[in-house]
Amino acid sequence: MSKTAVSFAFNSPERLSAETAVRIREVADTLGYRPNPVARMLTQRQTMTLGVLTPQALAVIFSNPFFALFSEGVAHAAEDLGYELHFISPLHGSLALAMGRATVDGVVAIGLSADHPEVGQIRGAGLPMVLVDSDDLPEHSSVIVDDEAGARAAAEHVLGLGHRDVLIIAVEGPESPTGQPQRQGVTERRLRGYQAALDAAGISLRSDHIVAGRASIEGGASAFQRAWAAGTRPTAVLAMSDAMAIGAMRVAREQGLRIPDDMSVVGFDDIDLAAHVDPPLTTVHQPIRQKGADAVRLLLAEVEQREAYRPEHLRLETRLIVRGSTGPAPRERQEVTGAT
Amino acid sequence: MSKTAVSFAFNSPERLSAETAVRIREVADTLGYRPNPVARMLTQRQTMTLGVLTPQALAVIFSNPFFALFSEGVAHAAEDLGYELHFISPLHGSLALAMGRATVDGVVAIGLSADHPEVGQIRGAGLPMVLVDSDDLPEHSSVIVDDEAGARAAAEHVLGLGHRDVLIIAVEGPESPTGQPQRQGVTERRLRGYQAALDAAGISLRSDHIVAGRASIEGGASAFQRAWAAGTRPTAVLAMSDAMAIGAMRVAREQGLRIPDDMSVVGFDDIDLAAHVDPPLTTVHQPIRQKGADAVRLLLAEVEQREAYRPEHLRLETRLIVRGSTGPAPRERQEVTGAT
DNA sequence: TAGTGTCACTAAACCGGTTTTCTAAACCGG
DNA sequence: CCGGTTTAGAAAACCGGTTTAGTGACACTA
Repeated sequence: MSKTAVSFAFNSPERLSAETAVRIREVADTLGYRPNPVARMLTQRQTMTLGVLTPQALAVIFSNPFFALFSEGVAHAAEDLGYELHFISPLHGSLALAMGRATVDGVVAIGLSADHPEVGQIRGAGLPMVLVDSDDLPEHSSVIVDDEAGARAAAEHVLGLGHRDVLIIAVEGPESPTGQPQRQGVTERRLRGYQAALDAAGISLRSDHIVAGRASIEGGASAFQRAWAAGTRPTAVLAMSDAMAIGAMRVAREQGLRIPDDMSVVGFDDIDLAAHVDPPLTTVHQPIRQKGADAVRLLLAEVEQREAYRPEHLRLETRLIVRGSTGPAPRERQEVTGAT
Repeated sequence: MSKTAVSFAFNSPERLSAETAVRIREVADTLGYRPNPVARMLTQRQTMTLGVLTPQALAVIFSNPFFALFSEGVAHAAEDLGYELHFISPLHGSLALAMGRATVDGVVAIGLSADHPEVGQIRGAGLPMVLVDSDDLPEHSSVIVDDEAGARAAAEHVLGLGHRDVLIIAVEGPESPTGQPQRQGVTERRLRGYQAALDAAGISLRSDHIVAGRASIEGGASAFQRAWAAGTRPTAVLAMSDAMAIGAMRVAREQGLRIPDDMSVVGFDDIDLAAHVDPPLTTVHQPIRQKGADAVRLLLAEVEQREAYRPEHLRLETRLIVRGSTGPAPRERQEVTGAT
């Protein structure tokens, strides 16, 4: 048998007599022969796999429940469309290197900002790419949520409850090469939202009332711990992720604080867990799964059209979900703060 | 320039005069040329990527915090060793199909049991593979934990606290094709452990005191809900995953139960979250991250040696961590149960 | 009985690299 | 100034498939 015949048997059996096709497949089975997927990719010039690109190491990414939810959305859409999933994260410290090795038809990049040191090389690969949580690169499609409005709503909520002394727990930028705290992308937008509400209420935010850490329970715990150790005694905490909010609540409880009586806490994301902690977390909801699914949808539109593709920019809504972790500011603190 | 020279410039610059090598790379840069990774894979006959195979859909897998932790371990090890990560889950319902498409050097299969309908085809691919949470296939390396001992310790703990009426919340088998509840692998082993302790205490377990659901918070919630609706009123719950235990606690609280006063709950896994819920969850610790890392280590040993590789079977320890979700059986119930 | 289609399959080119083998020029000692 | 070694780069084979363009056998038509 010629290899042509074998190829036909697998891909277009109608071009062979039914009998031969069956026979070839039988022989293939007994020989344990499988067409080499790499060779197939090479000739077809498509891999049927999608990449998920993350500037941070996968190990840190996976410790963030937000990412699990996002991946759920991506995975669901990809599976539906018959695509495999490949995770791309820095290899030996270089995202571009990992990108160069990755055999994918397109990439969903999460949190990749325009000022990432390797963004040029990454784009140089010439792969279709859609940005999530960033819309810095207008020539690429993007999916973001209205972080600023969400953050503003969160801040207005606690302000409305009488809080005047607010601690913000930010997500630290993806590995700051200079050691400088980076305030870009999501972090920057949310900070703007908080700030806007504070400004409108005539409250100034001291710079030591912003701390940052990793977007995980541990990260939130240690960030709050740090602020506490430095003597910060806020009546309300605005955290940029639910995981961090939960970590902060834990530490607060260890310090003897009751939530929400002694201190209010607001998260961001509305991960599944948020409703199940005690007290249930007041937070800003964002449609995380949908972000993943939409990103895949946009990406595939580009992959399939290629030429003549016009980038699309989606902005999804956020909304405040009030649960049990926020309450009126404590009386005495309210007065004390008012007097200062 | 011949393509040979280009290839040398990228892979073995020492075979070219320094000057030419630099010049080629410069030209490549300005032209935006990148070596096609698929073609490279084809000739080198290795992909530098590892597969993570899951019998369930990725979307359900990612909703299980256990998996995030496991992936963390896998990702960490893979990144260290310079491998990319590719997730393999059923495509159009077929794992074998997805496996056939996947371009990987080896596979970490999580929860793949010998009786999976496609296990033959999966193994037929002839890829190095290590099994996690299953040691059914002796010719493949495996990493498991001592589920039975862990489960037994959990059961003995609540028994020692005087509980006599125990509800078990099991993880349902990976999509039972027949509709039958499958009790295999992890579920089976843990069940054996619970049973052994119960037997030793002379307590018989009614079959309606075992319910099953997905290994997620929601899965645990609905499983407990179902049991509760059926009139089951246990004084202790043994859940096969922390996520399920947390879900059950939520529902129990909604029913007005105080934990641990009215009912004790024990989980399994010891995910990060377990220590942070209220009350902190008593659970069986297993080294999840390490399972992932060990699996990768074993897999790479096989990938690199190929011939002359002898499968290795690791069994890691579990241990009971007593926290706040378990306490003495309620007095009256103890008596009532004793009288029945 | 030659001409024309159709059918079932094969030969050869190609995908985009790597690697082995080869060649031509530069170098070198005697 | 000549034969032998290096050296720099090129030619060609190969990886394992897909795809296009044949080819030979057979049946059908005129």
